[in-house]
Amino acid sequence: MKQPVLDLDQFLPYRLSVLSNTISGVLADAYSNRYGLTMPEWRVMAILGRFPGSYAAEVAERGAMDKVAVSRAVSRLLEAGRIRRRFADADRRRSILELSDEGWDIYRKIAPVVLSYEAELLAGLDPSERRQLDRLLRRLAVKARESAPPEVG
Amino acid sequence: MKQPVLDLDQFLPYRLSVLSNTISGVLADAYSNRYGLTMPEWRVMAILGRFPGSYAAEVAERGAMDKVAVSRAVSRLLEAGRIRRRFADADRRRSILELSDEGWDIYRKIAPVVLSYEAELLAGLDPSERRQLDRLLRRLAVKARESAPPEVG
DNA sequence: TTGAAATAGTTTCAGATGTAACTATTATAG
DNA sequence: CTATAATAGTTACATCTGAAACTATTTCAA
Repeated sequence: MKQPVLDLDQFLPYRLSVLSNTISGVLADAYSNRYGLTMPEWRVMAILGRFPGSYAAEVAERGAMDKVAVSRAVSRLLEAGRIRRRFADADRRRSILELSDEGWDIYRKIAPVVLSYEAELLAGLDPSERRQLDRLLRRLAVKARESAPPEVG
Repeated sequence: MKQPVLDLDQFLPYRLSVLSNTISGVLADAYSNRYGLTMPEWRVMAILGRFPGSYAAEVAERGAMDKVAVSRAVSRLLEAGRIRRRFADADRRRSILELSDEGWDIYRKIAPVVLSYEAELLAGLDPSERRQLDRLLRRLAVKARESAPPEVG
């Protein structure tokens, strides 16, 4: 049995990991330096900017975060006065979340910056390449979700 | 000034992050359940499997890891007897690293598994799509590296 | 030479993170 | 009804991680 070669530079999971870390690091600088936001905190804000009034479990779902991360991010955002919380009348366990005025100010500052960084990343790609990228990432995401964890002998 | 819409589901950095985390999670199961390896440890092993005799700084460079992560991974791998270390004659600060026999055994078990998982991810793509994916990721990686951190007002 | 600067790697400390246990509230089976 | 299970969110604990300080060694400039 010939051993197949594992070359990290060519290995898709590694390449995606490095690429994603690079991009996330650049973005994290943008919101952490200026506002002291962690990535989960900014992610919660981004979701509430798009879907105001979500409750915590929805935020977790939409942001692919686990509920503990959401809970911690929410605590800090509340302390900092960047979001507001009220409890649902119908179910007092659920907390309905929304950006405060100050939260909206920050959101409106950061959102265009991260979008323009994304635009810069995509600047070299023409429309058909962008569609192709979108399609490929979508297909990989489906595969990744449905693939069973490999078994090691 | 109309606010552009930030929709996480469509936002490239977010999509890459979720995809990469999903894939890394699946792979981490493979080597952590069976061998108690963390991702940095496995990454060090993967690099030493490909480039035996690398020293720590080279491992960090090739694996896009920082030197602290490499140092810690190396300590644990040494304790577990999975790698060997000797110090370079020419420069006694440098540690030359290589897999031990036991390390090689583990490497030869895990490498085919992660490669077959990668193959599964790519299974739906024909050769031209794979080339396109490769090309797009490469271009994004270049852009990501050279893009200055965005400034937030 | 020899002292300052650079380099390789380690340690420390403080903050981040995931898992599991926990509290409070609501839904449901009998 | 009421006891049990399920659900929303929080807390505790142990581990992980990154930045900065530190040690040891080597390089370089005077």
